[in-house]
Amino acid sequence: MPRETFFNLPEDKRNLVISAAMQEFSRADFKTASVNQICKRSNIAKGSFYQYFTDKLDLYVYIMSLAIGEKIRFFSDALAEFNTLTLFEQFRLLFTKGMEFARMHPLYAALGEQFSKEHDESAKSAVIKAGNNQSESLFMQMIQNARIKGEIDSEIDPLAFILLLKSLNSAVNEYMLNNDVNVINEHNQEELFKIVDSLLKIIFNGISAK
Amino acid sequence: MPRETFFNLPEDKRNLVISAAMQEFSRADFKTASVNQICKRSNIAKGSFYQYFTDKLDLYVYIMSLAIGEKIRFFSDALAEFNTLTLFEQFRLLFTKGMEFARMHPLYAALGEQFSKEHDESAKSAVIKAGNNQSESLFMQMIQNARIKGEIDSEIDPLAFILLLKSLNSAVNEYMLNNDVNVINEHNQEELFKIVDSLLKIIFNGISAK
DNA sequence: TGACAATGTGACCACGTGGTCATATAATAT
DNA sequence: ATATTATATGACCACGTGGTCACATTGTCA
Repeated sequence: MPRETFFNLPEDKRNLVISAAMQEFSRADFKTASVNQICKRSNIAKGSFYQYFTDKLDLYVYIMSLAIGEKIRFFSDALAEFNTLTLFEQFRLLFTKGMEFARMHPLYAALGEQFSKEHDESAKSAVIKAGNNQSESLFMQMIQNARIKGEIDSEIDPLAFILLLKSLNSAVNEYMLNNDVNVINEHNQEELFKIVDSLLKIIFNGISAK
Repeated sequence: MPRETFFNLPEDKRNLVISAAMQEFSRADFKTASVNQICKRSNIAKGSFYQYFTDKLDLYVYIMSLAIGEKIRFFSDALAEFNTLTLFEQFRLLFTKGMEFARMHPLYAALGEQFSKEHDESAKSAVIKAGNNQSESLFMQMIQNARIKGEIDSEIDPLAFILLLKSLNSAVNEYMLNNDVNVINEHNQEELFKIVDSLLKIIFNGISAK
């Protein structure tokens, strides 16, 4: 965690540092990301940086925990009405919410995508320890519930299903990031929703001719 | 392409350089990968390296094209008998062949996985220009054929389907790399085949209760 | 005002990087 | 044996890195 000095900073300055760090960590992986660049971009001296944070990892974990928190807050509304929805609707909501999140917070989404590719094991485990892994358990819970309600075939391997969902989630994320999400328009949006529906249709009904 | 000097090298030495480069490029992305390390590991001087290759990118593209070539050669047998198989069997063969490839050539598989995460645009486009993109077009062809044969629902969006297959392929790859493929045993193998079958079953029949 | 603590600063360090080049060695041809 | 060409070498360069530290500046009490 950042030192007290950092939290004593005027809000503007603190946010500037956070924003610069997010830009940097969404641009490059942990090793490549540059403390010097973060300092330059937020107009603080190198020495100040190391007064706020013990080291680069300290900042990295902090930034990631901020992003995770934001995402959880963003999804919590959707999760509230989950009980009233079918599994199909639940996943549809989850995907569309995910797309909305990526559109509204492209920086956070880029951070997540960057993290999923992170090589540095110490950085990875430090972030995970700081609180993650909730998406997998959420998926698992959804599947269990749907099973009880008799919505899905009992022969489906839940692990395979989760593997499929996770890889899809990452693919959609990447797609959103590569096709500049900021210039998204109604036409793009329509198209994206169509793809999501197509995907979900495949997942629920399969591709076999009836 | 490497200079003539490189191809004049005795085979042992040349292979040592190639092997060292593959190790390095499978370990780290283009920017992080170290020419110094490659030199050390293959017992050649820095100066020699730059007599063999114009720069790091030159070596990178060469190594990747070797890996791509190896993979194509490996798959060509499977592709030959494609006409006699159903789409399900085709994909099953493709996945199992992919797993076999990753098991037999973990270094090549790691290179591919590393490349799929590559950030450096110049490195990426240089490799692609050197001949890639065949997997996507292969998938597309398979789907078209199956459509004609009436094996898949005509309402399936081929693009969504390909997105799904590509993300799955990458997920399986990653899974194989993380769970040390070298110590694979019959038990693991059995389990992997089961997961692949589960995945394909979902894709073909969907998860909905019948 | 003076004393003391908190915070800001950037020159500096050791290190690793990709790439260069003058020089040494080996191989070949005359 | 001599001249010429191909190859091997590692010290060296400029640069960017994460991190340190002696010192300057500011804020806060008495």
